[in-house]
Amino acid sequence: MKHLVISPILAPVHTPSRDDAVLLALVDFVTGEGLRPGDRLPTERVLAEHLKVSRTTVREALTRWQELGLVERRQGSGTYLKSAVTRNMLHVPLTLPSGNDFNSLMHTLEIRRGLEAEAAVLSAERASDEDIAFIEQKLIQMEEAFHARHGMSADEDWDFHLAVFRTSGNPLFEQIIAAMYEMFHRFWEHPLGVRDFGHASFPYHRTLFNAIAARDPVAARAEALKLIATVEDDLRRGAANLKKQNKKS
Amino acid sequence: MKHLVISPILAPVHTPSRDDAVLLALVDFVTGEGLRPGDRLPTERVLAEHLKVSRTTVREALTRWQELGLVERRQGSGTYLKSAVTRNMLHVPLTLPSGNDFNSLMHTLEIRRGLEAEAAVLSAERASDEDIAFIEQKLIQMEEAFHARHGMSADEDWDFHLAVFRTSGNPLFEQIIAAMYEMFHRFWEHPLGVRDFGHASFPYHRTLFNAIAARDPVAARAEALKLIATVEDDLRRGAANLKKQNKKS
DNA sequence: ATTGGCACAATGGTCCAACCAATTTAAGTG
DNA sequence: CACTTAAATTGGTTGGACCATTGTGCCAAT
Repeated sequence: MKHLVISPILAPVHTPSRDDAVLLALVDFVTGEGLRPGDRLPTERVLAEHLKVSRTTVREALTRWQELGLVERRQGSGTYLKSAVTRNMLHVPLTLPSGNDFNSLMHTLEIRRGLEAEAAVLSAERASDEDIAFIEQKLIQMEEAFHARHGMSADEDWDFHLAVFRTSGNPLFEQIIAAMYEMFHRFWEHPLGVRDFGHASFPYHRTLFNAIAARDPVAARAEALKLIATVEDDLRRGAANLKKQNKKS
Repeated sequence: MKHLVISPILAPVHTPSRDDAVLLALVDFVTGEGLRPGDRLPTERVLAEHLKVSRTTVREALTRWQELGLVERRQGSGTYLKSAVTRNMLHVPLTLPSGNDFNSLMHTLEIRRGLEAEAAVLSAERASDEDIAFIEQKLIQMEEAFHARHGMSADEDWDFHLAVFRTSGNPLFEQIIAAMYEMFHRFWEHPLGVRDFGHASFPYHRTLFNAIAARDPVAARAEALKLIATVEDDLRRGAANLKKQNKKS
């Protein structure tokens, strides 16, 4: 018996698994209730009872949300919303190979080079006056921290870059570069033994800000590239030091 | 009563959960056994018995891997490896609000713009003769597919770009842009109703290849940007069409 | 009034045993 | 050999129980 030719319009039947149904109901609940990040969700037992599914199923669904970073579970306390959730939200997990060798660290910088430059361009094109004031505030905080401790402060430095990404109007920049940043600082606070890592990048933060404030995309791109270039130089210098030490021993 | 100022060195303690232990053991098993994507993992019951944990715990761990796209579960058949897994892997769930509208699609292209240009530069700087022959092979396959069906073929097009990323010497490009690509094509094959999407980008594939083959990073960057620009134009055209249709109805 | 200790309830984490549903495999049947 | 059918396999779900951690309120000591 031959199969009939079926119109290709017929797509695979959408068989929503039980977890998906739970998650969908939970989205509606969160939006309907107007829950915001930090708020507590109903307990697993309550959810299971109301949704007429077993607690195990609820747990599997929440485990998925946890893996996506949408929710955080604290034993003895409850389950808390970690990020805003709406129905039309696309989640794509990104898995990156990481390492602490010179090449892997340089790879993260190559990604940053492309993305930070692009983000600077977009920020210069789109930033509102309030956005620019916001970036300047972060810049000043970073500069104050720099003078106070005579060196780069990782937190304030990151806050400044974050401000630029946020004003680019594209949330993906922040998420991807945050991953690069984490890979870079995952193992060492002083990568490869360089103590004043990032020191040379300091002046370019202000020049980058000036370019963005002047709504000059070309200049913003150039300054962002200079900034990354100094970090790459630091990294190469650290690799050279490491090589020298190995030769001695 | 005022709180004392605590040294910022104090970080939350690391409490490894049971799932993590299972996942770690599973990583070692996969690498030790040399399993490759497509291979079948042991059944949940077997894993539970060997790891001395309950099947529930194994299931929670596998659910997490499934959410990350590392593994695929088929009821009645088994659990299959979907992607290579190693110990040093960083998982970043990317979240893009409102997946199908014009702005979200454009956001993925903004990321591609920065990264494809950078990858083209690196490829032009580093590609060996064999690499260039490999890219050319993919280019020819794409061109043949184009002429055969009088339009862009998504698979061959992607293979060509993939070849460029791989010869850039940085595996991060492939991973990140693949995520952008998936976000873009998740819902519709013909974004926003544009039927010959990507048609205009065709000639720039060869000009990009020529620049890389000539070891000209500057030209390679320029051609990559032109290529993305045509896709962005297609997208804008699609958005305009959509707007017109909405006005009519 | 503040602090510290304590018991108790609430909540997520784990376990077990059974059954359901889809798939695969093998036996049976013409 | 082709097809059907039954059984075994495997992931999906359920209910109930218990453990580990956290939050809360009470109470005594200071």
